[in-house]
Amino acid sequence: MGLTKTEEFTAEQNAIASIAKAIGHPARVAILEYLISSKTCITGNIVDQLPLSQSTVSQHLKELKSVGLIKGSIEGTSVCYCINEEVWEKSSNRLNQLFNHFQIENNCC
Amino acid sequence: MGLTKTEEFTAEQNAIASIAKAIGHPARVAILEYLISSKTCITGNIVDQLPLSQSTVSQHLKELKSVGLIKGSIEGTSVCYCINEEVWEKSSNRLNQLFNHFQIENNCC
DNA sequence: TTTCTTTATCGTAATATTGCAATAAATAAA
DNA sequence: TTTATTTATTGCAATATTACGATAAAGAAA
Repeated sequence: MGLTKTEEFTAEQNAIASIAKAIGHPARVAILEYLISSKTCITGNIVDQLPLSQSTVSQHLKELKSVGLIKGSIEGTSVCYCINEEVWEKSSNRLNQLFNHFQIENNCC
Repeated sequence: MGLTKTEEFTAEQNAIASIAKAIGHPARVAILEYLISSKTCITGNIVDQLPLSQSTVSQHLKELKSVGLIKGSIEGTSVCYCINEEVWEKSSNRLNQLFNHFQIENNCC
């Protein structure tokens, strides 16, 4: 075991979960906040900002990229990562839909 | 290792991450959706809705409860779980703050 | 070419998560 | 009291995640 039963849930449920999971680590939250607030996006700068080793940061970047929240473009020897606008907005909408669906009047207890 | 360096990040970053982490599993998304849409909230009904064993569902409920997204009240032999309004709204705001902070104009690439 | 800089990947270790069956605990019903 | 019913907990196995050092890969600079 230790294996999520993905097939048993809807595509939408899995999509929401995978976005949330990607955001579910403080280092990745910090990376996203950094990319949002800074004009530059060179990996080296991100590594300098975080209390983690270069290889660990690279791994976190890979995870954020794999769910599409960020995208990277090669610039010479370095790589520039930034927010992937389309996925960012879609993710925001998906989470909002979950959160906004709740109505206090309908809460059962 | 395998241990997140929590102390190295801000309280806000950790808070956002732990909420997201709790939502980061399709079964927990399904539980939340069920609690939002249904008028009843008895654990047994939740178990019936999910393709997982009773003990596994109980564990997922525990996780959602531990971050405060849901709360449970005992009703005889059964337990009634529902959305915790205050935490729900605060969590929504926290995630919105992250998502809304991004401005396309400022994206670096 | 050689060396430096930058990022990705590999290997490894430790911890966490997912899932289930079995069982405990606690109230309700017979 | 005895038996159901309902949920939580324990114990276990399998997989995933986190983190780091070492190293590879690839372009830039000397």
